[in-house]
Amino acid sequence: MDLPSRYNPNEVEPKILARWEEKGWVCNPKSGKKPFSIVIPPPNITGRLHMGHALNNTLQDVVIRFKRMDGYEACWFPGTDHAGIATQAVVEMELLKEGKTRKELGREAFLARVWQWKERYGNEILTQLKALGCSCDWSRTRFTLDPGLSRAVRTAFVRLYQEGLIYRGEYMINWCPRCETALSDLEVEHEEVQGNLYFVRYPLEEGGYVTVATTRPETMLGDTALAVNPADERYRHLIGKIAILPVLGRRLPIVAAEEVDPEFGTGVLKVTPAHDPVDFQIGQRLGLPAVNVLNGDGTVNENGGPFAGLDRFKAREALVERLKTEGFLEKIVPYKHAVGHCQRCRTMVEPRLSTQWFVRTKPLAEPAIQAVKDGKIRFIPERWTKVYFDWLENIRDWCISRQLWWGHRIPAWYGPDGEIIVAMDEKEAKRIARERYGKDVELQQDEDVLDTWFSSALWPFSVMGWPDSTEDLRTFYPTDLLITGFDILFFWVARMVMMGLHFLGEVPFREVLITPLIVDERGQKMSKTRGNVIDPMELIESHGADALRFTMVHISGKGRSARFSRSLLDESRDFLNKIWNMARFVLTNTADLPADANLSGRKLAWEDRWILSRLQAVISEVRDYLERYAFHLAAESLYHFIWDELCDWYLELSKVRLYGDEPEARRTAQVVLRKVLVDVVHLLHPFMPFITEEIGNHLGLEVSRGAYPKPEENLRDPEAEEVLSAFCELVREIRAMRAELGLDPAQELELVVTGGEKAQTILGELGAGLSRLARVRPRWDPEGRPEGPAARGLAGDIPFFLGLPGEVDWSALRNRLQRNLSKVEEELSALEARLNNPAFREKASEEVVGKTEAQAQELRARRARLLRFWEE
RNA sequence: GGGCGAGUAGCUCAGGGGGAGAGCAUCCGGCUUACAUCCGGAAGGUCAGAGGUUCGAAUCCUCUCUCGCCCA
Repeated sequence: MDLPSRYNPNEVEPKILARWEEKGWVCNPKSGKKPFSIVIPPPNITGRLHMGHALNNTLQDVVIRFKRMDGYEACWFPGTDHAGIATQAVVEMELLKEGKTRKELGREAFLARVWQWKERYGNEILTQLKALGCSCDWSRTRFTLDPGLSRAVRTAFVRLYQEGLIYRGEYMINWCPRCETALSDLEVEHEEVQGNLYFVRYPLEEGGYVTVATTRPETMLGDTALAVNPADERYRHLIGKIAILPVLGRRLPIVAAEEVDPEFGTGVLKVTPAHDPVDFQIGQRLGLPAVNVLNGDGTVNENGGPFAGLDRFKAREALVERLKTEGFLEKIVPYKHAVGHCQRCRTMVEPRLSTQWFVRTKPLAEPAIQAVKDGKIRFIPERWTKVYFDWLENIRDWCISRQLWWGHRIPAWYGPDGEIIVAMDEKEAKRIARERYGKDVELQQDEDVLDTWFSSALWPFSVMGWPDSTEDLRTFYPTDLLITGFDILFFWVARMVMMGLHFLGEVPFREVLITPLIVDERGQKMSKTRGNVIDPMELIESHGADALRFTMVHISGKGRSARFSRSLLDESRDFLNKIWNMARFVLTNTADLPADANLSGRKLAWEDRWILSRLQAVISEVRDYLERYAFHLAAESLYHFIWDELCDWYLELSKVRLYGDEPEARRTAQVVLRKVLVDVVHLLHPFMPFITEEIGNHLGLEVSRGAYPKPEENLRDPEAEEVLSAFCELVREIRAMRAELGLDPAQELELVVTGGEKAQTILGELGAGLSRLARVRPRWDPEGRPEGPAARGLAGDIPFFLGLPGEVDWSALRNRLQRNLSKVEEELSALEARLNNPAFREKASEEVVGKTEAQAQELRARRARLLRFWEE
């Protein structure tokens, strides 16, 4: 066997990937195995893999591989999301470079262009997920605009409409003047900006004026009233009077409205029902006209008089200038306030009165709340439950229409009289129209498309073929687990719950694992503007997917954010290299071991019993952590076992027999080494699938389809653990003395151990190991001591003499002894203080008291020995 | 304004009622036939602060401070 001494993922990963690609991970709903399913949070077709995806999908793959190995029919449904606004924007940008606009192209040609783009680039992210090692069932890959999923969307829309849960109407919505579309509340991000508060005088018809404060003076053009709080003494006399809108001269009634905050500005509110949610509410109630003054692109429309055609911000300047010259402007005060921005393009959004489609969310939210209260869905970490409740309990109707072309076109048609017909398709719409009008009429389909999240909300069942009743649905719905980031808890998670419960009567998933957000090493969010974005593909190229995955798992235990750093990635790479070399050592040293060789009938050495016992403990620990989704703890447990126990101790000890001249003993070591290696690569596989598969190949195994190890209780061996722990302690003590005395680490020293039975065991059966690991010539002799100069030492409760090559720095030895002594005394006095407290003996559990007493006893013995050394 | 999270070694973090831990960095010593992406050794902490519960608190409770985030 010729294996390189450095693990090279670039050689191994593509090879393994090709093999997986060939065989696939196709699930069989009829296998009879217990099903376990996950749907992927579908990445955008515009996107490339980012660190969030890397984290999220690594964790999903860890779970799915674990479950698959543990005997489940584990199915991971992959796919992509059409991402309306984002994709349309990308293609529009491309057109712009060619000097074209989508409007020039026309709807059909433009859509053809987007599809073309999608075919070309839209699946790149899936290739990247494969490179990360994701073992999705790629044969089940779906796209939100696939015919099947589109039918699911239309079905959902039609049903909700028929049930009165979707309606169309003119309401205040958020408008992005750059994207030229309506947005839902969630797509608006509020940001503090430094603006101004403009104090404007509105003349009163009867003479005099009132002053109104506003942050958006240009909306004055749409004012249709002024309002004051009815409880506000200052203005009560004005109610019912008329004010005159500066510049335009419109007559504005002064009305009373509870909504007005007397503390804000002057306490007088200008009412602009077409451009502010509160004003809209007041306007609705009092029957005030709504005057829309903005075009879709954010310019002032014909209602803006002299300002028509100007962009909203230019119009603001011009209007303020005009107010100033005409004496209406009282003052301008700098003012910080939160302003809505388009999540997609950061443009300031405009509240705007507009006719849109909405989902009536309250009736859907209620069961979604109840399901979580009933424990049908569990959030991990649990604290997200509250966030989920808060949002659903205060939910507002969801604006689902978008003035875009790329997306699911709204399945609504309008008759000649404007009557709405909602149907699955045009044919059905025509049929309904014929019934309604008694003849064939011209129908006009709604121009708009649906919010992308509307289709995402159906994802957990649309990917399984809903509305048809499919084998997949029956087997894999509800899914078992959803792994996603908290940033889409409302956008996606809550909405899936609402839709799943509504359409299937069952939750879409039983558990939701919320992952932290990846931030850079300084703790800052990764963003293009900050320039601190790290491309995971670049990391895969430099360190391999396994190293990236292991790093992701390592940092995944954090609360809300997980700090990524390249040094952690280096650590993971080092660990992989360690594993590789461990495997290389085992493989080369067991090359002559028959494939069927096993433990039965073999006389195990202490170290065999120890490592096998420790292995069982690790197996059950790792299983337990995986079940609890505490991936980082599972990874840490494996890291520690492999590096600090298997490599540092067992491998070194095994060399005694491997390189020795007793064939049977050698064989036993080989068998144990191979068994441990086989279990270890299986344990590690979900975390680092490539390297473990590769090592498995050398063992003649297909690890990815193997069984996850289960603890073998008969291999647990507390006695061996105790012996080895004493052995290691002794080796460490000798090494430490050597280092502190500055002795040549290569020089063999004489060792006389004077302890009891345990010491005798260690000196006997583990003597060769002791000699190898501590570089000593050991001898057990309760009465003896080395000939020449020697130092006394104490390892646990085993006293020993270490022969010295000559005179040494005795003060170093004395210092060491002194240090050990004061440490013991410190610990002992703490324990004794506890034991001398009657309340402790009375109230602490018997077990704790007993343990404490035993510890104290041990320390007293240790102290006595050290004191004796001191005297000598 | 309401809520959430974090604060533990120089750095990054794990732990979450009963002996303060890891990795990196630092210092000392080593190319010992799996691995220098390595091996051996050492040093380093008032677990943010105050109070409380408890026989016992880094851990549970209350408050304060600092940082980050979400919602309004």
